[in-house]
Amino acid sequence: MRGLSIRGAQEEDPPDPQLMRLDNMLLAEGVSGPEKGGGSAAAAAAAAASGGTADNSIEHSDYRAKLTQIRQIYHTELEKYEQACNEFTTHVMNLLREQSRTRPISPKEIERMVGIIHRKFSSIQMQLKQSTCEAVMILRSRFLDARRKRRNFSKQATEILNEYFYSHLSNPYPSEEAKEELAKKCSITVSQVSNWFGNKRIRYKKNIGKFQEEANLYAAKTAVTAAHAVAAAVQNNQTNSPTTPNSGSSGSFNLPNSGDMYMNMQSLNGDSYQGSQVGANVQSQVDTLRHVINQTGGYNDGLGGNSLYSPHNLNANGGWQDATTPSSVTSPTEGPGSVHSDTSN
DNA sequence: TGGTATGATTACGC
DNA sequence: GCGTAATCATACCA
Repeated sequence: MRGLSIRGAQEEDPPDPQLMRLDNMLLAEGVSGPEKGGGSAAAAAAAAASGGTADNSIEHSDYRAKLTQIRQIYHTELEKYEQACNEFTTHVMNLLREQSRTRPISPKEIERMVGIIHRKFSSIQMQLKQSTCEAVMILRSRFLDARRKRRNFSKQATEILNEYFYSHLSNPYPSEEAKEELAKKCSITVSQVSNWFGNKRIRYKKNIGKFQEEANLYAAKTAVTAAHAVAAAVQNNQTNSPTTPNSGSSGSFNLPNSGDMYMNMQSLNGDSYQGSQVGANVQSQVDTLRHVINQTGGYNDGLGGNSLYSPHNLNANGGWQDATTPSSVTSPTEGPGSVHSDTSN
């Protein structure tokens, strides 16, 4: 019996801070307390810490499964200990009862014995809690370590990001709202969107030639949808109104599939960026592209030689902002060095 | 299996 | 806090 005396045996009735810590952690991790999807909150937290995404659902489920396992083991062990504690207590009580035939045993003595037994078992319980916490920590660290185990984004996500990038090549700095929107669309996190744009800008700048084809491809894509929109708009104009609302600099530049191919520009860029400049910018691109499309009926020739998207927006330093600020294009955000001030807080 | 692509991290500047 | 640049680590592909 004395061998069982481990640390924790010194604990008295007042709640032991260490035990409280363990309890809190187990509760927070969803190991103890009411079952709530096997600690999905903890999984989410870990996922957030790892920049996790919906793509991480595999890891999530893996994490959850392991956590559930831990939880189950913890509860069965806990139950076992409680049962053993009760059994042992009754066993000791029986012994004492038997002994009471031969010698007088005071209730105080019985109480003391029960107290000792309970303390022993609670120290064992504490050990159980401790090792459970350790298991959770290990699981968690393993889960977090896996953050470098990257997974490529889905094709669709990459497409969405590329489309945004190339259609905003003059200023590929999505605002916070745009990032959020893109993140939602791509089922990734905002920080992943930021990472993606960071990587993309750098890699594009470093090797524009390599990306030319890709740029053209997306430009052509834009053009196709834009052309459709233009055609629709033209048709609309012919049937509806003799005026030309889209020719000027009005904010109602009606190219829903070009300027805001993926989402509404207003919702993306917040406020100031949907007006004439975007319209003009997109319009010029559309004109070029329409020409190319007319020429080829496809994209082949027109794309190779003709740079639909030339690196003209990059300045000598490789920055984007100089190319955009002077006249034709003002940015939704401001470009490197001064980010997101338009959507500022 | 080696080269390339790509997402994430880090260091640094503003 | 965001951006760039360099780098790491892994996925992907011929």
